[in-house]
Amino acid sequence: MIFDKWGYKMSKRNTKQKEIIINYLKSHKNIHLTVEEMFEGIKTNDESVGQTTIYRMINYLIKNELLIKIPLDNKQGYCYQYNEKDETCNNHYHLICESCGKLIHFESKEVDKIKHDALKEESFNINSSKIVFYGKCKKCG
Amino acid sequence: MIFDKWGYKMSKRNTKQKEIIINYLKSHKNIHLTVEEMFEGIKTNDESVGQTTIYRMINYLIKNELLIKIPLDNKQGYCYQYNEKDETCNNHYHLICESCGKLIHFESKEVDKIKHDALKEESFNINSSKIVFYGKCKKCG
DNA sequence: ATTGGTGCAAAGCTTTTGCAGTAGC
DNA sequence: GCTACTGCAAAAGCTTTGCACCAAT
Repeated sequence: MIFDKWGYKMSKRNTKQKEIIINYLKSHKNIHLTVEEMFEGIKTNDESVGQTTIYRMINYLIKNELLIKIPLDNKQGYCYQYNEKDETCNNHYHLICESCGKLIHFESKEVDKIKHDALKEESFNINSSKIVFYGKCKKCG
Repeated sequence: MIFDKWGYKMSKRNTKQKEIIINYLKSHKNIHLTVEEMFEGIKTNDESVGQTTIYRMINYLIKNELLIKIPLDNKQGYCYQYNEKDETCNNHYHLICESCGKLIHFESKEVDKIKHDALKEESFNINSSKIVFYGKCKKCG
């Protein structure tokens, strides 16, 4: 088995592009990212990485269980969530305003409790979550 | 609010095609189905339904929280899982096993607390929620 | 020097949309 | 009769692949 410098299997060479992508993801842990957001976020890092490479890295990281694919319900495509090993769950979720479309990221410890209950009552180990609340934001209230 | 004969909102007419699709799904509960499998399964029922209609029904059922979209990790596309609403859907969420696809319905008062926090901290009024946890069930551990 | 990795452009799939016809109410 | 629903074909959207070039070891 071959490991790269990040300790992930299946990669042989450590390239600039791979480093840029992993750095980007490391600074965007535990949040939902669309492929487009990755493109944009990485592009502004003044180094450019082709989208093919990003797609290839996504699949490589999914195989290595560092990236999780989450479906978007209202349209085709996915978002992805990066989390390093042993940081299996997060406490983050989304509030989406049905009027203006504003998306609010939100943290809560309640999610940890749900996670705990799931393990206790159903012996279920949660890796990732998709939690979206729809409603009205402050402004549109 | 308008309800169709299955009690789902947002549909006005009860067509033959819709009935065929829902009958098919009712006899394939809680398992993973690709769109292609649905096409094939429904086609062999000797009645034909266009793929556009199936796609439209899929999105309609997702909105009604009767169908859940699950990503395929090794290629693009999804599988879908049909499950009927339980009586109390306000504080309920889903656990989906990433290995075997088992879907577990779960109840929790924590969801109410999250709603309360969202209102308190962000002045956000939650109307509806979509909560799915992905992980490994007891058996697939 | 070898060959894995990259990036462009093209191909390949999957899903959505436009529109005319059909069928529920 | 009105208009929501259907289904074909076309369009759109997302992801993968072929291939020539580049760069890590």
